[in-house]
Amino acid sequence: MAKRTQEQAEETRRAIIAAARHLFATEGYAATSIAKIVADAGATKGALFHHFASKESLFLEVWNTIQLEMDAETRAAAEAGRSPSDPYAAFLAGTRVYFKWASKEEYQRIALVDGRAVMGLERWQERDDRLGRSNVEGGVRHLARKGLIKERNVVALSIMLLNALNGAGFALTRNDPGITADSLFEAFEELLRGLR
Amino acid sequence: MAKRTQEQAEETRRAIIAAARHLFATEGYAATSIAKIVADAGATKGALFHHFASKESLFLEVWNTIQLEMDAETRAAAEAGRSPSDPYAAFLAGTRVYFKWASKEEYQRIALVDGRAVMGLERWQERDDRLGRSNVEGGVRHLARKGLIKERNVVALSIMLLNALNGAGFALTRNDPGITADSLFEAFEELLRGLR
DNA sequence: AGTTTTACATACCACTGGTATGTAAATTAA
DNA sequence: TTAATTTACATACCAGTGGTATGTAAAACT
Repeated sequence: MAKRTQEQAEETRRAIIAAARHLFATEGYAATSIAKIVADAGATKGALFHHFASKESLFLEVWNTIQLEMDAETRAAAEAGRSPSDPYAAFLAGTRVYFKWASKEEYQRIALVDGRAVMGLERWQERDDRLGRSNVEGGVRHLARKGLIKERNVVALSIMLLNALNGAGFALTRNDPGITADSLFEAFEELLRGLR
Repeated sequence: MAKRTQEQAEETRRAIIAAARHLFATEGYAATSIAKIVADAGATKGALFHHFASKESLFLEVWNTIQLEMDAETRAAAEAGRSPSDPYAAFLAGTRVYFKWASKEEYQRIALVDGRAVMGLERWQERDDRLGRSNVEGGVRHLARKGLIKERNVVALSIMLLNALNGAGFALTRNDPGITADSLFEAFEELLRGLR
C-alpha cells in the first residue's frame, strides 16, 4: 500500500498527533523520539515528515490544540459565570476552570514546561500572550472599569495574576498536605479582592 | 600532556562549568552540544566526562550555582532592608533584588525555563522549594505573624507570589512599552499590601 | 487516457550524548 | 627511594537521534 485517500491521510495525521500528544504529555518532549511516535501511531517516519516539517512543528501543533481547548473552556465558563451583582464573578469562574487545566499533568508538561523550552523565550511569550494573558487582562480590565483596580497597572497585574495561577497549578500536583485546590483558589480570590 | 595537578584539574573543571554556563544561558540547554562546551573550555570530552557524570549533571551544577548566588543576594538585601517601622520593608527589599535576577536572561533561561524541562516537574519542584519558595514563604509568614495576612493561606499565597515575581521577570525582557520594572514592582507591592 | 500530484516507505546521513580503552603523570604506600 | 595505585585526562568508538533524498504506486485532476 502506497498512496492513500485524502480522508485516510487525515486519519494518519490525526493518529500521529494523538500519539505525539500522549507521549509529550507523559514522557516529555526531549524523551520522546520520532521513532516512538510513529510506532505508536502505526505509521512511518516518511508519513510523519510528510505531514510535519519537523518534530518541533509537530509539537507546536499539539501545543496550539491544547491551548485552544483550554481557551474555549475558560471563556465559556467566564461567560456563563457573569453576574450583575458581583463584578468578580465572571473572572473567578474563568479562573476556576483555568485552574483545573493548570493542574493537569498534560497541560503542565506541554503548555507550561516544555513549551517554553522548545519555543524559546520570545516565541513562547508572543504565543502565550495571545491566549492566557489576554484573557486575564480582559478580566482585570473589566474590574478596572468598575473602579475595583487601579487603571494604571492593568498590564503588570495581569501578568502577575496569570503566573500566580500557573504556579498554583504546579503546586497542586505534589500531594503536599498543606496545599489543596480550595486553599489555592481562596488565596487567589484574596489576592484579587485585595486590590481595593 | 596527560595527567594534571589537582589544582590544574580544578581549573579545567571550572573552565568547563564557565563555558557551559555561558552556552546554556545564551543558546539554551538543548542547543548546546558537549562538543561545543569542551571546545570553548579548551578541553576534551574525556575531561568533561571525568568531572561530570552527564550533560544533565553538569547543567544541575550550573543551575545550583546560579540559584545559590541569587539566594545569597536576596537574603542579604532582605536583611539589610529590615525596618522596625514598616513590616513590609524587608520583604520588598528582597523582592526588588529577586526581581532583578528574574529579569536577567541567564537566570530566565537556566533557572526558569530549561531547568524545569531538564529536571522534570518533580525534581524541579523539590529543588526550587528549597530556595526561592522558602524565602518568599519566610516573608509571608512574617507578615502573617504581624497580622497583615491571613494565617491560613500562607503556603498558597507564597506559591502565587513567587510565580507572580517570576512572570514579572519574563515580562521585562520584551521591550513592551506598557511594562517597566517600576510598574511591575509597584503592582507587586499593591498585591502584597492588598492582603489586608 | 494521460499527466501530475499526493502520501507515503525505505535507505541513508551527520551529529548527538555516552562509553570503553589507553596512558602518562601525580599521588600515596612501603 | 621506589613500587603500586590512582588521577586526569585523550582517543576511538557506538547506538540512537532528527532530518533528508529517493523511489513508487495509487489517487486526483485535466
